[in-house]
Amino acid sequence: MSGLVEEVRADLTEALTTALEASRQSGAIRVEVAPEISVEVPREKDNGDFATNLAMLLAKPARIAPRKAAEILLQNLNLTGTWVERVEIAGPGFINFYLDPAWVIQALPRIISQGPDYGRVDLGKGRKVQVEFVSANPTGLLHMGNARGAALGDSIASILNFAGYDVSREFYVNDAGNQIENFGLSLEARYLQLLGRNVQVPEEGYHGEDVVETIRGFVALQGDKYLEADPGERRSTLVKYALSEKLEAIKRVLEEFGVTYDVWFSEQSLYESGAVHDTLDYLKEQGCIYVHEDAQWFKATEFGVEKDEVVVRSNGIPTYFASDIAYHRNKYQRGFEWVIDVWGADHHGHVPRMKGAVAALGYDPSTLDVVIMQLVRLYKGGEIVRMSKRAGQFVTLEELVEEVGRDAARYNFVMRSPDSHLDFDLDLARAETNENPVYYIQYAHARICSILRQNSEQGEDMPDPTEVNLSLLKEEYELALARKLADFPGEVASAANGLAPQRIARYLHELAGLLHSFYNSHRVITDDQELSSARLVLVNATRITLNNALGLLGITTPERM
RNA sequence: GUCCCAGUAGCUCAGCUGGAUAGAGCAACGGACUUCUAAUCCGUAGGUCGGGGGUUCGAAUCCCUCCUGGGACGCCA
Repeated sequence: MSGLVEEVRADLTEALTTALEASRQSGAIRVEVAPEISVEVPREKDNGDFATNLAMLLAKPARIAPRKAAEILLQNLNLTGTWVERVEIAGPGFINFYLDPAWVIQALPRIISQGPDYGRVDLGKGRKVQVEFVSANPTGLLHMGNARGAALGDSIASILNFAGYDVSREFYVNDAGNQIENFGLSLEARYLQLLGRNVQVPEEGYHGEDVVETIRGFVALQGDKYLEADPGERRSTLVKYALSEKLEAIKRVLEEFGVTYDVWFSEQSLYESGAVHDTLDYLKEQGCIYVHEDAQWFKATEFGVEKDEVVVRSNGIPTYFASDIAYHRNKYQRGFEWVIDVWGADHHGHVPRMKGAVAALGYDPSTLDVVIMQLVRLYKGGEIVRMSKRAGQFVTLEELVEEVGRDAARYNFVMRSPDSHLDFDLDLARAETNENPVYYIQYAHARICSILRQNSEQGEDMPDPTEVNLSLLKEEYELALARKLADFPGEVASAANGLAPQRIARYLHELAGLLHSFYNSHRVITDDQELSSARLVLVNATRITLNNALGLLGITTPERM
């Protein structure tokens, strides 16, 4: 499946290829190798609907002036059967193609017939991709950074799915290691406190109020049963209880945020299955591990990384890196051809060594993509809200959804490139005003629904696009809107290639803008039956496209506002 | 000190992997509701793309260098 724009591009590329071939045959253009032909959409409408820089690329190797090369190409260019009305040589040597304005109208019947599938492209060809995101410690609540990761990861996964990949969403549960030990000590302290003992939560422990809540729940169930128990057993019981409770809470909140996972993968299971051990053995066999000061080190420097990294501490306990290597090995063993991790900027130092480890395991490190998102700065009342996990003082994802709503929150996270340091203004996100772009987009959808409602209330059916005279759509706004609709499949492809959901957000904003402009200058339902039918097809195609694009970002499409 | 990210309109940011005259939104100013939703539209104004070099037909985009802000540099995760 591909879009109208891509088809025209392909037709023009083919015609240019033939023309270049003919020009070389006749000796008018002498080049060793034909340059790659690219047909672009010019930014300025005055420069045509499509354009190519081919003549400029030929100029140097063929030793002729670019405009001369363009002339020769044009003499050999056969454009019969295309929508091209005229061709011009412009500027330093661009060849500009001007199409019959009606060409974009062809997109409309396709959109209506493809419906929820409009915009799908087959970039992925069914290849298996895994997107791992959020993967927060299951020891607490989700915060703003996790929220950004959730919105980003989920949208990337949806976009890749729409682009023809077989996508799996995964949450890596860090239920092993140091922080779990630490968590156990904090839980134990709170447990004992609640039962009247005078103990302190460790300095480096978890001081959040949510931990106290968890223990209250535990005490309600188990009472003082573990007061005199063996501390080791007591902690492991508390940890087990708390982890499952926390994990359920995380699951629930993410679902409210519109995010569901295919797989919840336990770090602990990598230890239990022996995968960590096996992976370290494998790396030893490959000669990638050495011992230094009683610790085992991974030779990351052999893979172009600045320094080596400890995988097993001198006390014999593997590091997080060790289980992470085992985890990534497991991903590849499960048959994923492309592995995508969404991490916070505080983990970016981990990227090169993880790629090094993937290479050491015998996989191509370029099949691992790590999307690094910069941290979120939260504003409220014009001031920065300092978030401190230790003190248990931060805005949770749950509060965010409650306060600003899922749609506004998700849009705000996804409208910016992951690279940008995001300033999240709580008041702005919550504001139901024109300062908030989500509503601008949703409003476009609601407006169309209102028109369609009106139409059916008048007892009229939705016109069949194949029986409507779409050539009545001649107004500038009508054609601009249809042109934008035709762009959608290409936008999906770009967003997928660049792992860039912000492209979809931007596209939506532009599309909504064109709908609003059209709406304000033309009526859809008029006395002119034929024209009304054509415009109904246009707005219905817009509704479908808005719906599909918003779906990729996990944003709802209200029919009334 | 080393590495990563950012620096574009008053503010928040796009800029499709090198294209033609650098774009949106907000804020400012001036207009448009007896008509399918004014959460909207139309118009005006706003720029040495952080500075300086380089690469070429052509640079906001690629390279070098400097400046500013954020982050990472642990036998933490």
